[in-house]
Amino acid sequence: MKKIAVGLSGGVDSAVSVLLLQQEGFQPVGVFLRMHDVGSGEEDARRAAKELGIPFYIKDMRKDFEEKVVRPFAELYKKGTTPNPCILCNPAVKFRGLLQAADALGCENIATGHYASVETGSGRHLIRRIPGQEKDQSYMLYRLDENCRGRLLLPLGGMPDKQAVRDMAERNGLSAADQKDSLDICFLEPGCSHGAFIEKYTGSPPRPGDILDASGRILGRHEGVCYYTVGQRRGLGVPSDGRKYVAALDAENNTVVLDEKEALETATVYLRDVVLHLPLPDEGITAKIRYRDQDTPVEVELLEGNRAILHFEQPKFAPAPGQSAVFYWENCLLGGGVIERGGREQ
RNA sequence: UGGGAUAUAGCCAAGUCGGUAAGGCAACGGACUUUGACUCCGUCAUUCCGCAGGUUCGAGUCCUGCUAUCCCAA
Repeated sequence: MKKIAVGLSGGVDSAVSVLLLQQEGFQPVGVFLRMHDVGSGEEDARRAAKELGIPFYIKDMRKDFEEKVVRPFAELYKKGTTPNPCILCNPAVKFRGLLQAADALGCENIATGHYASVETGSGRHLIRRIPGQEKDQSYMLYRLDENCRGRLLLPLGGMPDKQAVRDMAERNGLSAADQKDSLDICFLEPGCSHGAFIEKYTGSPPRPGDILDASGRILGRHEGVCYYTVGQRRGLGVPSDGRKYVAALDAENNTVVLDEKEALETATVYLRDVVLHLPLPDEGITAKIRYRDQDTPVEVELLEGNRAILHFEQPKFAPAPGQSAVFYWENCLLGGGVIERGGREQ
């Protein structure tokens, strides 16, 4: 039987992934990656491994996680951008750790409980999203390199939906069956806002400043740029005749700029740190600019230095610097990049 | 201190011939969500409509006085 290292988080998804692999004839080995000390799910993972009857290992990734995820997360936020910690974490910590564990345990392959699938065969290994699957998580995986994708199996790719996963856990007597989905940033204490965390973590005092409108008029005060994100509406405390959204975060001048919804729509998005899993086809590309976004037709203009400009057919609302845009062709993930800014044609 | 106007929830604001307080924003709560957002749903003036009286079966809505603010004249 083929040994495979499976990342066990303590939740249903990874536990059911083990079940599916067992059915496929694999011999899964559970690996819990210890990222931080906040309600980490370690005991749940241990229990799941026991229920599944598989070996269980813990790999301490706290130092890496701190350096590659938490610190950059805080620093990027202070610059007025909106980083995505999961995307920082996956290639640099989670999957890297899992691969290391696999090597140490003599496993050729690794697996996680992400909702997506990996296409093999065509020489390259491509992440695919599951047609009709609402809970598509391919977005979070776009920064995994070819080597990692080549060793990766995503057993949940065959599941129709989350309910089917829960049902399967239920039928197999897994206590993770009715566990709540994880939400929020994993290393934040419940109830702790990312802004408060960043101030505490970096030891910098709160830096309130002005909230302005597009013409520079002062509308109110903000708590500190790191509490806000482009596209945000709630929590601004600014009364007006209609809804106002954060249009820009200016860390240098310590201001938050508000505007109408329409003013935040743009068909052009500038990217940096672009990665591609495949040469881009001439047409038929779609892209999304945030995790839960409908991908829409786009033209990708690749530039020097891993940069690119996205030209969407229809405007997108509030591309947030720091978030990622990813490209698809049909259901195949082609790659993606980090949003530098949205903007009008220039 | 002559004339005019306005005073309704945190902000803006509707309230017709007097009949028992629209709406928007904000706020709060929830749903959704393996990031941050967006979105959606719910709540939000019953010692009350600047204050004090009066008329009336009944007044935010009419009358009187007071106070405050704004505008125009000085």
